[in-house]
Amino acid sequence: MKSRSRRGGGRPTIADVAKLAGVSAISVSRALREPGRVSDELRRQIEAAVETLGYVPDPNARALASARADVIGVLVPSLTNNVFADVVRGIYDGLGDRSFQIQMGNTHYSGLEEERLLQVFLGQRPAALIVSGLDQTPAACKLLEGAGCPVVQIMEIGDHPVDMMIGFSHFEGGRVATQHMIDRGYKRIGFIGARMDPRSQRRLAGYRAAVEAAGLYDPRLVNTTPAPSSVSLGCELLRDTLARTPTLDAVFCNNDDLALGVLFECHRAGIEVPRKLGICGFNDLEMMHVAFPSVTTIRTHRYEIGRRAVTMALEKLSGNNVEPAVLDLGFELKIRESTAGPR
Amino acid sequence: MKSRSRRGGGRPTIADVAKLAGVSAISVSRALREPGRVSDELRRQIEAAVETLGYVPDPNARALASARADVIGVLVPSLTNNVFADVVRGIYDGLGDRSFQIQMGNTHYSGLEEERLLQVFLGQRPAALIVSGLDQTPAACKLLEGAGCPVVQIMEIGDHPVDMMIGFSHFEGGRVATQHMIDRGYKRIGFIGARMDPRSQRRLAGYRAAVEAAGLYDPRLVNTTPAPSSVSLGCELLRDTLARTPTLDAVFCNNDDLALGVLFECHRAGIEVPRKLGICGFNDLEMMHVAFPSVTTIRTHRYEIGRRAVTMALEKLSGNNVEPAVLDLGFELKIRESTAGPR
DNA sequence: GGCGAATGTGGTAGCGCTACCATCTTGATC
DNA sequence: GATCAAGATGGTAGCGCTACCACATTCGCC
Repeated sequence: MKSRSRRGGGRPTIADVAKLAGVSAISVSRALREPGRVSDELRRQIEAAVETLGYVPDPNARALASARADVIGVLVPSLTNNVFADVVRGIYDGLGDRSFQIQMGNTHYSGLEEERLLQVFLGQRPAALIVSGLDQTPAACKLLEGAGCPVVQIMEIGDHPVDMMIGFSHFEGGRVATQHMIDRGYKRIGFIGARMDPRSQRRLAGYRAAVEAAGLYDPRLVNTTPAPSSVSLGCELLRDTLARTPTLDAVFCNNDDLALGVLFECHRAGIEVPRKLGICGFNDLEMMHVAFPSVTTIRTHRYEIGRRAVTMALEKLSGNNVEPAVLDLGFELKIRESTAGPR
Repeated sequence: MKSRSRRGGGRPTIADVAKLAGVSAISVSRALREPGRVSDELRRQIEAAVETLGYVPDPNARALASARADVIGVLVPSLTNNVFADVVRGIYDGLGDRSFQIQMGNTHYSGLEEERLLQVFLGQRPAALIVSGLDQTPAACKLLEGAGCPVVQIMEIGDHPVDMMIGFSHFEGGRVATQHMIDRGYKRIGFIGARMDPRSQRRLAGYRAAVEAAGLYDPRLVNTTPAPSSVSLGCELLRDTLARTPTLDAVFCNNDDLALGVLFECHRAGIEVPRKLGICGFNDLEMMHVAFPSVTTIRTHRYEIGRRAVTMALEKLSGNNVEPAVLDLGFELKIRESTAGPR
């Protein structure tokens, strides 16, 4: 009665299971982690003992002994954002019933905060890391490279993954959306953007490439703010842009929140959509196809990005090579009523 | 050179810090956890050693030795939901710079899944637990009562908290919203609801109490579905309800997603809001006040619920008694254009 | 039939940290 | 000046698990 459960609170340990099953502790450990490596009989005995005792392995002891925690660290720039909510949902679903824990960190779009969180996360020796974007600071890159675990950069694609990457081209998304409005005959196509994180910047670059190629570029039509995105901000940005350039006949909105705000503002101001003003959003939130009029937008595969980021990481973790290391999930232009064309 | 960092990967340990600072390991441990209990000089020496070595405590070893992990388990019924996204944001912010980890679990509105996750979470001996609602299964209640850590039930209030509670009355919210529409002169007020989890049920009960008291109750005006809520579902439910009861002159929507769908459907069908149809939502998502027309709704303090749930838990964790154990954060009726009254 | 490989199992020794108790100092109290 | 309390520090012994190596057994193969 000396050593028995003095501090641990009396939960059954692996030693209790081993004693009951009449085997050694290490065999119990193996039977639980790699069932294929013990004999069927041993496994059955151990499973029975686990059942009767209600044994639950202690993840902390496991992590300490194996120097590796069953934790997947996830770094997102925002928790407010609908976009990342979908990604996170995909991540949880991608786990299936694998017994990993998600450890989420919110970088608030700050490289320094990302570094800090990365350091905290690495302190736990995570099984894998999922980070957003590809604009990590040099210090963060070093940390990721030395992480000693699979790393997946999500939401974007580029040529130099730290390890693996899954996402799509924001530049192309911006370009395709803008080109669509050009094709529909809009001439004075504006850009409305909030937050202007690196991905927003690349969408803007895509917009600019398209309007410049068509000879329609006018810097006065670009209206951005570092403020976080919201529907009401969409209203404000439209009012502001129209005040400066009343000839505006279409807007490419950096995301669907802004597009919705623009739509509401048009209703309020009596601006006819799509005849007087074309609207195109980005992301394809669920509501865009039932809005009135329905809103053209770029559908991005956010859920799928999260889900597959996890499966890629787990695949690599189990020793298999993951090809390709950079996975482009693309996007779809969803053409709807809001860009039917000017009068 | 035998025992030194054989498995640990070469990270500095508390022993390395102790050696460098010329003190014992336990003093380092104390200096880090309870700085007030060591002398200033000792603390300075240790801090310097920590700095030079870049020492980061191993949370797993700490959890194992102390039988308590710096983890707060959070159980939410959905990750898709805007409502819980705000709560989660509040939870993260409530943490401030306290070094706790959030461990999130998604119950998918299932009591059984909640039990399972609770068991997994308790396996880590969390520092605190935050769970949604007050309709836990009896087994889940047992687990919570025996958790040996602070427990906060969020989103709702009731008379029998497991430990602590923070939220508001959904019944009252439903009643007040409905009463408002009655006061504005609407006579055929419908209820549209999706998912119909316990909180939705109580909002419905509040609706019913109000219309019954006014002698306006008609079961044909209540249209609910177990399907998950969405904007497009709001469109469908309105169409369906109008087909069944064309005299409908107002709807109380179970949440803002549905309300937005109803609004869009009205635009599409040419139904004048608020004259032909009054609309009231629930939650006050950001977009509701800029929608056209702006939508009356019940503002709920979701962010604040998350934030204060954490502070309550941490307060109790540090030994202080938390009064009151049941905290009603209330709600606000935000009166806007969509319920200005019938013609 | 002997050899190495493959397979299954167990013993030992920690992983890095903290609970617990012991010890030592200091200052206050009578 | 002896006694005690309070505060500061250290030593020891694990927390529950797994890495590593050792050992036993079986099997295939020339």
